[in-house]
Amino acid sequence: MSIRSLASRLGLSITTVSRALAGYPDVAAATRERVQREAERSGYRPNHVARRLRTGRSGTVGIVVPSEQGTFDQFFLAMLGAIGPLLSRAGLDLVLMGAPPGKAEMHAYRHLVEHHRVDGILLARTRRDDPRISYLLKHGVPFVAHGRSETRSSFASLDIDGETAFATATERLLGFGHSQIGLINAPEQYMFAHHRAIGWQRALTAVGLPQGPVLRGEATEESGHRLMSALLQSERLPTAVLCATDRMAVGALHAIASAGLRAGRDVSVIGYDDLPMAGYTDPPLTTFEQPIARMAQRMVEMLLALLDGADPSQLREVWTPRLIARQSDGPAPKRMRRAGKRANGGRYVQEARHPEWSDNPQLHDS
Amino acid sequence: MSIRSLASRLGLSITTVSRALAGYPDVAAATRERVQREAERSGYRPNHVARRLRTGRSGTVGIVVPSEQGTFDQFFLAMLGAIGPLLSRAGLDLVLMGAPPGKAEMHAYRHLVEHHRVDGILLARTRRDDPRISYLLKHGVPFVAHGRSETRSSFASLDIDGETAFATATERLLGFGHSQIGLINAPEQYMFAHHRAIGWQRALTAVGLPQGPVLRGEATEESGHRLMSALLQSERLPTAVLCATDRMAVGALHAIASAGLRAGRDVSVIGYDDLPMAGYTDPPLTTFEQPIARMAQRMVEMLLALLDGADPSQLREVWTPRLIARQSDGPAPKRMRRAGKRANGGRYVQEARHPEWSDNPQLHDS
DNA sequence: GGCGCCCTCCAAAACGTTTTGGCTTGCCGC
DNA sequence: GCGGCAAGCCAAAACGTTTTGGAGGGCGCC
Repeated sequence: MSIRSLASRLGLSITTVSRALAGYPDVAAATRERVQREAERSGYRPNHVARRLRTGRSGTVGIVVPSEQGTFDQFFLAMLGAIGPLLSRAGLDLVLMGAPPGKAEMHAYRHLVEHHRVDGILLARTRRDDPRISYLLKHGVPFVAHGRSETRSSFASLDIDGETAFATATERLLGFGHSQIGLINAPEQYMFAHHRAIGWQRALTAVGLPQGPVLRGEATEESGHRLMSALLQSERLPTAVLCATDRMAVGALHAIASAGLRAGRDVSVIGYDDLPMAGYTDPPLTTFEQPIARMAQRMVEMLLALLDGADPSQLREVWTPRLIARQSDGPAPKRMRRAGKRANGGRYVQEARHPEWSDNPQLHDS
Repeated sequence: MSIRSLASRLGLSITTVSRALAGYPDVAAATRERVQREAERSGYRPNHVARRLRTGRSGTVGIVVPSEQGTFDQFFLAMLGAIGPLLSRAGLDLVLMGAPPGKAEMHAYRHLVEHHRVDGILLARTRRDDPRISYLLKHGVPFVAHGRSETRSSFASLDIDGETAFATATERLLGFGHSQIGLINAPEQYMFAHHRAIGWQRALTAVGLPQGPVLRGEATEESGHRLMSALLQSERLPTAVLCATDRMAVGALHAIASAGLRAGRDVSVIGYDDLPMAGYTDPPLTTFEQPIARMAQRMVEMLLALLDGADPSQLREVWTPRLIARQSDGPAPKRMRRAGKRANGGRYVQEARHPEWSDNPQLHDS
């Protein structure tokens, strides 16, 4: 069912049919009616490929998902699930490429842009120094990033203020009387991990405390487990730990439990992402919301604006994070252990914040 | 950089350049060399859209992900993450559409095929009566399904034998001395849920036991939690429960814990999917492997074969499941059963099935 | 009655490929 | 010297659209 056969069936020219369908004003109302009815009746569907060739726009947006073998970034994929429907509602297709971070990744981006496969690109998991961003900027490809970067030039982006998030989380723990607050971070080349580390640090120095211990690893349960175990055996066992992601937090909770300690009481844990299962860990995880649907929505809007010629530098948003309090954090253990149990109702005296804890022998037997 | 400018730059015809690049034998080796070098040098990339228009093949495969708002099917998305790279390695693009199950979903499929957007389709989460499948069959679109269906005609599919899986799981629990084995199932319109239910039932009737209680709900943590809670309060509390998915199992474990019972001891739980976090629940979840990467690999291979003209009815595989034993299941609680432990070699006496257990005070204080 | 204008429609070009069906040229064999 | 053949190249058509630049006719106005 090409436009040609439709036209001949109607005894009209291709031009007229095309214009009738596209709603141009230079076709008589009666004719348009007739064309539309026949198109409907015969199930005519314009061939998108031909249309694209002619118009020069591919009608698709691309996204490259980092696929380290075996393990896939849940957050990333959830985002994808939200983006897909939004784009198709806007009449755009989403083409997906997978590539392990690194060389193949850049290759995927080049593929997408140099083969004219996409009109625009969505990009996530920004890094501090992000070659993908410089590449896209250089080639003038419209794109919107989830997360900021340290590139000089500006680009459309949507981010959640991870720095404030982890500053807030740290203050919350300080309010609970913790004074030794560790950080289990994802690789800090990632902007989100970097920001979260900064927030944590900022909140600590604001009250004159030194940094607690910080450990880094992949954002997986396994890694969270391993790092937390290490922490539990080290001399620097903190009473609270911030985990850069929920997956790491899940591993950490498990490590705490298998060390015979009670998460949320002996050791507080706060995560980030509010994965569906975060409400079902033991204890349920205090964490930060990821308003995936809302972010996807906004990113798509931004991209559409960009494709419409909007100025990228006007399209930069940083949203404020929202903490979801559950039971994996709470008052610092009274005298560091021993007395155990609850402290004085959530308020803690100054001394509680002093860092002699690292000399505390009781911490070693964990 | 079109083929035209490349040709004129070389002083050759478009035809020759095209054929040189495509490796046809009717172009002199020297010329081919020259063309390739110049193409390389000038960064020529054939325009995919034009190529597609001409060849009539879109070079992409489509997949429609069911996107119930807010919550996304992790398994589905993980699959996607695995499929993407494989396809691009084969030179195919993956276009993704999202649609809530139901009317919009069919619309998405029609969009994909009627706009000539895709050469083939991957389809997951098959249902017992699956309109998507009949539609694709009717239109002769090559596709491979993850999961079987109850359609008359046959199509390319890859499935894991969920029936055997849950039969195995049930036998395992019987071997542990359980005789009241419940099922928390996903909606049984889904083929996978249906199969699992059958397996469970089969194993029970094989030893002459009646069905335990079966509850149904969405495959989410919340739903698993709710159903398990209901079960715990009902008169038909079983000592073991099969959950159709890990997400449901996570919810169930949580419900058990908050009822003051110990999962794996008071109530055994077995899930399905081996989500990354399954090793980190409390207790770690006994479940069935989902060899996502291997399945994705095979499905892509099948699709490629199909696009090459293979006969769909030759492409049907059912793999055998593999159980991953952890600690969420174990011997039936002692006095729950009286005769306890293993019975007479897999056979159970009638009395063991009587529901006096519900009078057991230990169960009520939950 | 002629001019110009609007309304409706259309032929043809263009998008960038691939492929069909040649056309030269040179060489070999007789 | 000529027919035949292979090697190497190419012009043009085709894929299905959109868009440009009109064409034709009717009508109002002077």
